Amino acid sequence: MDQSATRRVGRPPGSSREMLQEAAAELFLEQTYAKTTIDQIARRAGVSRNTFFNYFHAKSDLLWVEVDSALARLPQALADADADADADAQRSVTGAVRAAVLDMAGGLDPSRVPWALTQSELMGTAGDLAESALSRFRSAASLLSVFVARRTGLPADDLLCWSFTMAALAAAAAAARTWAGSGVSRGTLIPYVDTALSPVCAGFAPVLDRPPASGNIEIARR
Amino acid sequence: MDQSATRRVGRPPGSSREMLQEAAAELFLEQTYAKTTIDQIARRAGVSRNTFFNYFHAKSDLLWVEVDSALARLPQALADADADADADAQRSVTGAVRAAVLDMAGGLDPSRVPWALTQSELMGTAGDLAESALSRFRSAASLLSVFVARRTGLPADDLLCWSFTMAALAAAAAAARTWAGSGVSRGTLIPYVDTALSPVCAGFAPVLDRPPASGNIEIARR
DNA sequence: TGCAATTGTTGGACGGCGACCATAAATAGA
DNA sequence: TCTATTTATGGTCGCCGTCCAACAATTGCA
Repeated sequence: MDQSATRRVGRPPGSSREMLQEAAAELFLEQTYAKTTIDQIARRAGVSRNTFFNYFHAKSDLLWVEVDSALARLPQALADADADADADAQRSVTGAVRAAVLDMAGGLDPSRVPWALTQSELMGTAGDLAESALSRFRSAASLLSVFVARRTGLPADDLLCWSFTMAALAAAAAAARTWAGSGVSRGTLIPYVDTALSPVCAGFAPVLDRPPASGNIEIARR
Repeated sequence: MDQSATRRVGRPPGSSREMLQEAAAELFLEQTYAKTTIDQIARRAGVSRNTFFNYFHAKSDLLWVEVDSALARLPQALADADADADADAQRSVTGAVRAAVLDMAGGLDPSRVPWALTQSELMGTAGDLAESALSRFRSAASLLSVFVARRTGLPADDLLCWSFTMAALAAAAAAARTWAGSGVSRGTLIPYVDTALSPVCAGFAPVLDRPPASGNIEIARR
């Protein structure tokens, strides 16, 4: 698991990853994302086209570097929510999800807005942009839904679990969209996500949260 | 506007569209969607590859024919909701959206489940499948959001409008997913969408619906 | 009957993405 | 020095979606 210091065998990697990101950022500004080819990015970064695929699975990954690092916090945020729940048993499921998503939102730097959000506004549907977006949405949704299912005791494929997690993430995505569109005066993402997500949690709380003061562990099968 | 009977100039089209749909359906069953090429579909339908693009903009359009016809009902459903609202002034915005989305759900035949829903379950991320899915989501969301904005008086790009519409559609999508996965015993989509959508509407009702019994038309700017 | 206009169909070619494979370079340890 | 391991590179492949220049079929008009 520990592969931080020791792991110096084989050819050392070049400084390619950052070079590729910088080159891509320049090209996305000069021309748009759609009319930027992988060849151009790799050539400007001084590496081969195939080397690009050693660092990014697809061209669209370059749009989501900030989002991916924020999404990486989700498992830990959920684990923290679990720990808090152990100490504070009456914490609700919807509240835990809300806290985790807000924690995720805190991982986005207001000065480093992901390319995915700016470029999607600029040009309607950039093809693989949509695909990559839904890919992130899916992974986050599957993580959240298993958390919700375990907390509520509902089966993993229950309709309420899925509708809640997808609605919550969709609201968060809408918040991120308007946040990215709010010029330079935008602050943190957190208040945006908060106002978008709170109604969703409030709506699902009556049907998902177990009665707080009751020791009855029975789960209401819909 | 009336182009039903008269309009026979030029070479008449072949029976290609249905042939292409049938050929695609066969091939999607034999092999999956991902490993079916446009060449195969066109060849089995007896037409050329380019003819395929005369009837469908992309290969993924074949997955959404049923969904597209259901989505086509959305503008009319929203207009009906407006008409109902004129007669029944205290009808809420969230209620109108709920009615429109349920009307849309009624347009899906339980015996003709869209390929998009079955194939997406089968294989994780089929690439352009995700793209096409988000495309549908976007068009529906933009329609719904302008409706919500007009009804509430909020600006068109207001965060609450967008978060509500996206959350509602995400819940509906989750419902369609589990509906498609519920074997042959599934009935109509409507109850699925109802249980998934109701909490979302309930959560946003306090912040979107104008106070019913009050003559005060002022809109609360967030 | 012949001629244009319109519309559908076809072939060919192109650029681009992403996957694959074999091979060369660079480094650590034996 | 040799070997194992990891990164970098070149080349090829199938496919998608776009474009263009023809060709075919039908209608309307002269």
